[in-house]
Amino acid sequence: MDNNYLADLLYPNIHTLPEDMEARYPKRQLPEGAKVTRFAPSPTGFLHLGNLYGAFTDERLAHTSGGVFYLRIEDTDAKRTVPNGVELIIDTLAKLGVNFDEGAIKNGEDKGAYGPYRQSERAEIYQTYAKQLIREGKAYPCFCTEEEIAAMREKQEALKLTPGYYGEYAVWRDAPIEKIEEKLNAGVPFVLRFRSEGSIENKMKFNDQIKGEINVTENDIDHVILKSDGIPTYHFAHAVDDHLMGTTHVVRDESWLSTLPFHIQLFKALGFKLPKYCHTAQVMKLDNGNKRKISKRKDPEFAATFYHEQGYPAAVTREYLITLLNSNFEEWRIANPTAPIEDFKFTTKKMSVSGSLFDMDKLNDISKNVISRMTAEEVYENVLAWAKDFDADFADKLTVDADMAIAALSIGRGGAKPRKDIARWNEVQSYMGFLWDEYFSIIDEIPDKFDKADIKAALNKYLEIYSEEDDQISWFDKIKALASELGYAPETKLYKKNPEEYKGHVGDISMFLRIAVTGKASSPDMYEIMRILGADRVKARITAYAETI
RNA sequence: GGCCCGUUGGUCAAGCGGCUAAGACAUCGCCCUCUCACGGCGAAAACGGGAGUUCGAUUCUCCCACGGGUCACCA
Repeated sequence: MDNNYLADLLYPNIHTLPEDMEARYPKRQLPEGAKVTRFAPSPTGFLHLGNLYGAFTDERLAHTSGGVFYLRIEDTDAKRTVPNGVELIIDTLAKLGVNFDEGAIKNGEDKGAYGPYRQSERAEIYQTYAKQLIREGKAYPCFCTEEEIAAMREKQEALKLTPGYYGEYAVWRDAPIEKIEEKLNAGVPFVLRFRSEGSIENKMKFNDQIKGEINVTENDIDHVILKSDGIPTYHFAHAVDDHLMGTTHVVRDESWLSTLPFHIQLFKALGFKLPKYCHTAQVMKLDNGNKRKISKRKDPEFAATFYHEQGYPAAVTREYLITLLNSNFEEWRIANPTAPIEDFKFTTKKMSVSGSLFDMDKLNDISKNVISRMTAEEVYENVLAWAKDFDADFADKLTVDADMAIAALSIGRGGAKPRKDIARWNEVQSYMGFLWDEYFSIIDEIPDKFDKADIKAALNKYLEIYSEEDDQISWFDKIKALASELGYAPETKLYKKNPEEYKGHVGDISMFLRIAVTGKASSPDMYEIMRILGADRVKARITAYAETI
């Protein structure tokens, strides 16, 4: 068969040659060791933790080596593409502190010399290489319908054979040109298949940057490389794009391991140099006691936007994912609590080979630490920004009473042992909502073991002795005196030594006041809170509460 | 089912032929303490199983079990 004739027959509108493409996309001039990586998602309108895991790896690999990190949009499947998918990807990553050097940007535009960066706009490029493969006898058209393929598959499964388009099942592999022309003239759509010369008898070793040495078997299936609409499948686009765009390191999750042999084959057939591969472990979730790869459909809590909605600071998601990514990050972070994350020496050598379960406790811990290092003003700005999107009423209150909010957020902040109350911005309202009369309510109750008369007496006497002028020491001395007067130990230690001598201790008296003033049995420093609330509101709350006893 | 990958405490994990098998989170106890949070001290908690190689295996090899992934004109 005349392959040149067939090539022109199939793709008559393609007049470019691989050489033209090579000239259009010259090799990148980068320093020795510089890595070129890409984040290549489908614009499905959803980014999950697994995507971020890969994106962070890509970003660190490129930027710690003086390389390039770019965004390529894999929108070859029109069915899965959503209108603002690209914008969502860019915005989400930008919020998390991940920025691209080149690639797709908003409004359908590109930045960089290796575009277009949307695969849907690269049809001519793919077809140029595909046409060359046809000329070389390495690809051929297949006119099977979906039904025929499905029937073939069923038959193979019934015979317990490996399903797929190969061997005797590759019915169009050696079809005569007349038959092809006949279908073509009848307007029957076709896909272009790669002519595999591989055999499953051939095993080989492959070195993955993360997994190390792995065993692979040659591919013997004639996979589709161009779909009937002339748009490539992932595999073909991967080979062509990563070659032309100069990708040195392909980071993707380990589910791609199974198609790696096919990719190796494609690169070879196209005469491309194989990039390094980094197959990452997957982030898992526990589902009914079983580990499972997280899924975009079933697990909304793994949407990248979920953490934003919950009010986790952007840096936290990144920090957490890097603890999963590089096992020595945590120790580095303990040694360098305030260093920018960029200073950490990221390496694929330290990447985990097995999938890890997402741990919300750990995320919360990291978040508390990150937030505890912020100034009150920073916390305020963050909470306000979050509330504007998710709690408008709280945002209004924060805006009106900014000074009060910042003062409250300052309690126990700074210094070597800062408070760590807040893990997410959506907790702040309940943490300090009592500052506003509209949010204030009595939530906790005083245990029944305390005598009602004592409680009432304590509250009323406190009203008499409370003075805004007191410093913290004299303020507390007054409470101690009050405790003694009512038969409560003025020191906790005294009570512990001889509990039978007292009705309770100064801590209990404080609790009465705390519940009256904040509505809760636990709160940050009471002295500070009373000062922030002001004498009038403190007294009003105590008076009101005393009446309910 | 075929093929591929994985398996150290509840979770994340160090380890890379000889260790009382790190550390972090979570849990529990004690201390500090007006509550809480912080902090300090401590406890409990692990090499999936079986062969082999070796003077010696968590570490190397094989088998098994279990877990995961993948078998599309989806990526």
